[in-house]
Amino acid sequence: MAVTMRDVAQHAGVSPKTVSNVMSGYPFIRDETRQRVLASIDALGYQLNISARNLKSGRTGIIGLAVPELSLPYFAELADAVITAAEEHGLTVMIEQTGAIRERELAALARPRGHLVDGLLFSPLGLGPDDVEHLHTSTPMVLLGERIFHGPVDHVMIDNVAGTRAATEHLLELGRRRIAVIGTHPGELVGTAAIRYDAFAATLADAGVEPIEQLAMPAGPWHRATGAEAMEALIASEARFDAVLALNDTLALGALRALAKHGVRVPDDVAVAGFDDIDEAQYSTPSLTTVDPGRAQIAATAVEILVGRMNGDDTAHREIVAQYALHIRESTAGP
Amino acid sequence: MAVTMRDVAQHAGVSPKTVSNVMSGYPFIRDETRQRVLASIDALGYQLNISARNLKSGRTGIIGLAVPELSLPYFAELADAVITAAEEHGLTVMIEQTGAIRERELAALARPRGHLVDGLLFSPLGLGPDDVEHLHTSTPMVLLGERIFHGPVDHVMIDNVAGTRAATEHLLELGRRRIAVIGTHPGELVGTAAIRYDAFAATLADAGVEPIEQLAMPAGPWHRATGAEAMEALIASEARFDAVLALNDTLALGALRALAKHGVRVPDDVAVAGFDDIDEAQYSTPSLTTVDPGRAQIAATAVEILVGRMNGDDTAHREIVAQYALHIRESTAGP
DNA sequence: CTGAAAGCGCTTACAG
DNA sequence: CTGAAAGCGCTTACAG
Repeated sequence: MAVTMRDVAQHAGVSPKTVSNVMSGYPFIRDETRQRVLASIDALGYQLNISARNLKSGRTGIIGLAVPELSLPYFAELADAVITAAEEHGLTVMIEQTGAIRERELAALARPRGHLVDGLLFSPLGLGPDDVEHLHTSTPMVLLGERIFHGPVDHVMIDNVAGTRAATEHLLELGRRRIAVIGTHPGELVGTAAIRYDAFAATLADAGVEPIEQLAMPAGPWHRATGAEAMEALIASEARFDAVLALNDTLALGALRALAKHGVRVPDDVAVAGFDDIDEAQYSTPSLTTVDPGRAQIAATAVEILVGRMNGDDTAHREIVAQYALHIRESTAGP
Repeated sequence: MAVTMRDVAQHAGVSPKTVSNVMSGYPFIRDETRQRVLASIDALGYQLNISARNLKSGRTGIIGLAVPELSLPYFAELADAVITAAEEHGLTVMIEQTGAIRERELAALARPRGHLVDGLLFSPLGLGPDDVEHLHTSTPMVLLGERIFHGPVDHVMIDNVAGTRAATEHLLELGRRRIAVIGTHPGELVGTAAIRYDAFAATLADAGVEPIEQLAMPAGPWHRATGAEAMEALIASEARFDAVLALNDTLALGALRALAKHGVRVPDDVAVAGFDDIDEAQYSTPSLTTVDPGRAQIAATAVEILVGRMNGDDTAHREIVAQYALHIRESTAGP
């Protein structure tokens, strides 16, 4: 069997408790004792058994991250940022893919990995406001990014409204008035799609511009493929448009592809803007104007709040909005 | 405290052992008993404690996946595939980012997550052949993708040689003779960069074409940014070239960007091919000719072999090469 | 600063 | 098909 604390204790000539103290960084140990224990740990190749610690202490040092899918660059980059932020707190991350499916999201909430995670970062896409009751989890949880419940939970949010507004105003300033939107979810009242579309419409209204209904193109999952399909449909409809606001970058990149295929010049004929600022947006041709939602800040803040909750912080629930930034690139401004 | 097996047993009027039998799917239980237990589990909201099970049984149902970084689309898409494949075996995946740094890769091997993972899928980039000794891990392990040790381990490999050869032959068939390569790692003798470059050079040699030394462009990490920089350097060198083989897709996409910036026409002036077939390759402008390494097959096969090892399979170590496919797109063939 | 005892919630033999 | 006992490897009070 594996080396246990007992073995280390024997080897070092101390009690198991002392080894435990060394492992957990308990400060009041004579330095000589600590050195002796560390030497024994090294000599025997001892490795703490997390399950045993967890069973007794109720802690694993693991946090869960539930996202729709890692194939979506936004979530892959978010996961990277979360893992990095968690590491700084000595925490490991366990990722769960929900596919943005309501049942799977509920499952992620209901069974926190067999008591295996100390806390959960949760990026819900499939849940609706009626699911608020399910948010009363036993494990601490922080909601990420998008959909807003006004429930008893901490949120670290993208500034969807201001970010979308900035992108829309940018298109208006270029003189564009017939702006298509790609990625709407008709019928959905909450959720990113609705929030961003409403912010878009409100910005237009403020500028005295009428939104054009035929230019709102639905797209279920926000992939490149669906973005391309939506743009194909828009082009086929023969509706006139001089700009596109894609509700995220992958949609925008799919749309750019379809526009290029049909020989539509970007930004001369049609200006295109996205949302997310994934790495890819800097390298597409043309490069993509987009809203940086502050991914690194979101990850770091969320982990920090979660760690606080795990340590018993029971102050009022917080709603933090990350700082966005509009990056203007060739798809609206030209080379 | 949380509900335990004992509580469920009491509620159902059976012994804890019977509850345990139900939880683990032990078949010889009277159906009526099972129903009663399941009802109690439901009524009490019981949730098995994985740590306790692990402590006794030595199993967690978790496998580790060590990759360089999730921000690289290839690894994000691989992780997605691995998570999906693991799910089919009832396994959860814990991802570790190594940053392709040797020390971190060694750490991932040395401490298998505090006895928390039953097996490890490992995609090494930083290790060299001298590190073979470190592969003797106590937990079962399968190596993914790239660098080949002839050590005592299972491998599921990309067909780097045949894939690169196919891409190179395609460029030669187009009549290109001055083929640049982006992403070399000079001095490295093993590893993906070396394998792919050597396959490229061998293919040229077979065709009686001399490789041109000045056209081999180094790039450390295979990001879009480094691909763009390498291409900028190549253009600045004023060397003549009529094709580019990028050693992966992100490099190719960065290179495409730099070519577009300088007004070089692809594929008319320069044909470009990559490797990996990430989703993005279908949607870039121009779309990217690339080698599909068989990601889904790699993930499924690796998980399958790992599960076998976890179940005590101790037959000879296997080296499996996934089926590649060359996808010809606009970056070499035009619209 | 360090030790001896108890117990976290399961599963593994062993009976029956 | 089901039960009673032991123990996995830690940490948590409690002493000293």
